[in-house]
Amino acid sequence: MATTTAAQRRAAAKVQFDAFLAACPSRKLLDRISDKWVVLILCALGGDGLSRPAAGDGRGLPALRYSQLARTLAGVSQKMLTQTLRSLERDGLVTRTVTPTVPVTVTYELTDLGRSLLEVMRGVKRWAETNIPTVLAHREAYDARASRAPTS
Amino acid sequence: MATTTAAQRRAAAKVQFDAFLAACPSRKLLDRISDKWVVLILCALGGDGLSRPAAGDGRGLPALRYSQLARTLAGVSQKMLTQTLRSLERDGLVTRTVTPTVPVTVTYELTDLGRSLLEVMRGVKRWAETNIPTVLAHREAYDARASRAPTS
DNA sequence: CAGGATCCCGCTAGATACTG
DNA sequence: CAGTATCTAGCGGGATCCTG
Repeated sequence: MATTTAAQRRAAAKVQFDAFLAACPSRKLLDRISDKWVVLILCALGGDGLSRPAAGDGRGLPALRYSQLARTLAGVSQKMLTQTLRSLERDGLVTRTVTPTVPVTVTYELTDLGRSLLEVMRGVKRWAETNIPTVLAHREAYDARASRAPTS
Repeated sequence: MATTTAAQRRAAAKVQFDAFLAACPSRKLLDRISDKWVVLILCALGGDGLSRPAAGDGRGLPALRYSQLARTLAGVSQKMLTQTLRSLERDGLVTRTVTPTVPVTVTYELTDLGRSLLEVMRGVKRWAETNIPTVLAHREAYDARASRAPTS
């Protein structure tokens, strides 16, 4: 079942959204997804933070529990984790599944849409991880230049 | 001359940086580049916002002036534009060139490092622009479900 | 033209405490 | 376990004024 209307599909096909425009909805969406926690949650649900290589076949990505996510994203507060997960769920990027066990079990999983964004976000995370040394070197050079500023 | 130390190159080669760790420098870098304005500035310097197709050959990307960037990124404040550009310059992603004309001319250009990030960021921007209709539809559905919440 | 410097508001991240 | 609720400090970010 398609969850998009005809009008929406037409719009998408015509690429009529432009994030350069302040009023365009895509600008807001860009702002939402341009977030540290979004990147990390998506990557975690993509299986990037798992030590066990199980289910690493693209299909059937891991359904992670809240606590697993909290452990993977070191230093995240419950508030930010919950808040970001809700936002992702609302936007249709992840699904939230509640299993009424004795202590309730909640798992999160990427949707198809979420998986499409994951591809991009993985690139962002990897870029940061591979280029941080270069960036650090540039900063040192920049700051060194700034420190010997002409007093005259 | 190489601007990276031997230790840094070793580290990069071993992929020992992990943004999942709170203390890892790459986490901070991820936070920096996960920014609306960073994405838009990079895309603008990548030539995405230009009407004239000139210099769209990958090589020789446009050197945009401050005012051109301000016009392209509709709604950006001078503060955020200047601040983000400084940050990008410090990180070695863009170069800032001052030409001492009558009214001074300042142009910004992507470095090789900046161009490598551009590839990723273009994906982020395009994802937002192409998937905003779907996301909007999901939100509507989500909010509709939330509005008929059980009062009992 | 391309910013630098300030003021200041708003919101948001984080810490803490409580709960089904 | 997986949240919700509340409070607050901090700063992100816009508006405004000024300058080489």
